[in-house]
Amino acid sequence: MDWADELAASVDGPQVVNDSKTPSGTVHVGSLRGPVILDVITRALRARGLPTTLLYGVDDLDPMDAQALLSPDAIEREMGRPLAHVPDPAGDCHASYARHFAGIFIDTFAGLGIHPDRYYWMSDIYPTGQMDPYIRIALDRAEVVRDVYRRVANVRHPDHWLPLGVICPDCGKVGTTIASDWDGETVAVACRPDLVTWAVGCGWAGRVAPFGGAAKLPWNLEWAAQWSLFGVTIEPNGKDLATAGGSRDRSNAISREVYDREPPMNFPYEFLNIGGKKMSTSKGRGAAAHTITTVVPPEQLRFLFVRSRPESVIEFDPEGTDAIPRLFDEFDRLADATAGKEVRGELPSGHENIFRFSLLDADADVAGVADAYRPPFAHLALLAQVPGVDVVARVEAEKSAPLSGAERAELDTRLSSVRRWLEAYAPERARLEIRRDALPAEASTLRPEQRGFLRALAETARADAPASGEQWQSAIFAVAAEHGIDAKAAFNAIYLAFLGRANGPRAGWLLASLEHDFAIARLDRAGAAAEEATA
RNA sequence: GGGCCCGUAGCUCAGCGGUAGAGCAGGGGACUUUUAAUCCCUUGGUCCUGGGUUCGAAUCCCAGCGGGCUCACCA
Repeated sequence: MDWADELAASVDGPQVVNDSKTPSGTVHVGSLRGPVILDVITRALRARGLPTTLLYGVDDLDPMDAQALLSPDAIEREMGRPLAHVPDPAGDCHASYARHFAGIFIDTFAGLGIHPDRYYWMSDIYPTGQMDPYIRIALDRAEVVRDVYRRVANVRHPDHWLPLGVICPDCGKVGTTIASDWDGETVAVACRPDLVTWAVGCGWAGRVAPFGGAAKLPWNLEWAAQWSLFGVTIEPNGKDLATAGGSRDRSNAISREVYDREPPMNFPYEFLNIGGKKMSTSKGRGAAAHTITTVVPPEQLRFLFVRSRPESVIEFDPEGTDAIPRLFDEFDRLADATAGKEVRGELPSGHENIFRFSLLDADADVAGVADAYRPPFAHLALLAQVPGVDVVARVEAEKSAPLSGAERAELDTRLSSVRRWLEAYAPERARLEIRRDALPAEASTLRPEQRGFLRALAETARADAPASGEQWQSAIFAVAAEHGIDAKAAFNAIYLAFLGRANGPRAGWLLASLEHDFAIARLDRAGAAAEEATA
């Protein structure tokens, strides 16, 4: 993990890091990779002592082109209008469709320790007139723009075509208008029913002065204009934009040839795939960004993105796998290594950086944070499934010391992750189920001495009912010793009798969580001879 | 059709010119109270294929093959 420092080392002077997003709908987890990379780059630049500004923009004047979240009657009316002018489909707290979806996405940033110095909304920027000079230049140099499209992207626009998206004064759509005949103050506009397939224009025609928010630049020009307006020096982007003749190429050329400015340093990054496929919230593959944070806490989510090289696809498949527990385990391993503890196995290069950049607080005392006690995820997943267990007490016993405030908070975070994981993602083998209805078929594999042990344990418990997990646990060890079978076989017998599996959570607490009569009856039943038990 | 990325152990990946690595999974063992914990040991690779450069290639170059994303409409 040296990419951020290498990037930081390759530049000098003040830096402006920028990214922007079109809020056309629910944003999935993969889209958080960009903001995390942006933040890590910013931290690396600042660590080098370079004054750095982090900007994050919302391109909310872009036309609405996704109808999935609109009601049928809204489709005809809203498709093609600027996202900032489309009503919030949830009809709740936000001023617009764009504010709703961008808001949900952006709200996750702070929770991830990402704190842009400034958020900007293009629907706010245009009305101020700040974009007007760039609109004017684009119109004056329309010939150059058309040439760039032709040369770089092999897109041939008609000679009268102007790089401008006027918001129709009549129907308010921006995706359906075509502008021509720039006279230095106004353009001729036609709102066409058939300009694009996904939206229908109203047919209005007339002249418009395209300033102060009456019009927007097409995306490739808007991007280049943002670079000039904000003085952007570094702008990473997803690899979808990085293709030859794609958005970045066009905007780079426009920046140079139309706005006379060298474009910012590029830094393409790959996506996050689910099961070898691109995430797609519309296809039900992959979780929405704001949902995944309920099961993968912020530090682990940052870790997921930070530990991989940006140019590598990340394969992440949390459904029915132990991908999430492993993510925690690896995080904990790097934490231990950073704290100077012995860890097993090799460490990835730059592992201290990986850990540091995974932390929410850029100025955290890294060594101190790393040293905290972190209960293993899989272990918590067991504890959480046994009723009546005092998880905090168990974890403190394992740490052999009381938890600090931060450790206690971390435990709570992990417990809530664990519960969400068990609900929504965990594989069957991670779930415990007490076989209440009948003796599990697997219990037929019990050996005679194990059956004897179970009967004896039932007898002991009947005579003197264990009142706690502790007492059950003692009874198990004591009876096992009397019977001359080792602890492993004893536990194995209990797990088979109650869970139908060879292992499980601490058996004493498991038994203590059950009704006393049921526990004893089951012990007797499982302890009965094989032929009886299967009868 | 064009572009980019990736193909290394069952899975996820590191290594990116000098004797093939890690985690997890699998196998074996230790453990009278953390029993899916912890500790020890261990199986497992034509490093996608074929050429080339080199004293030496998983690593660099070329060509294939496979996978993914993307552009050629808009953003």
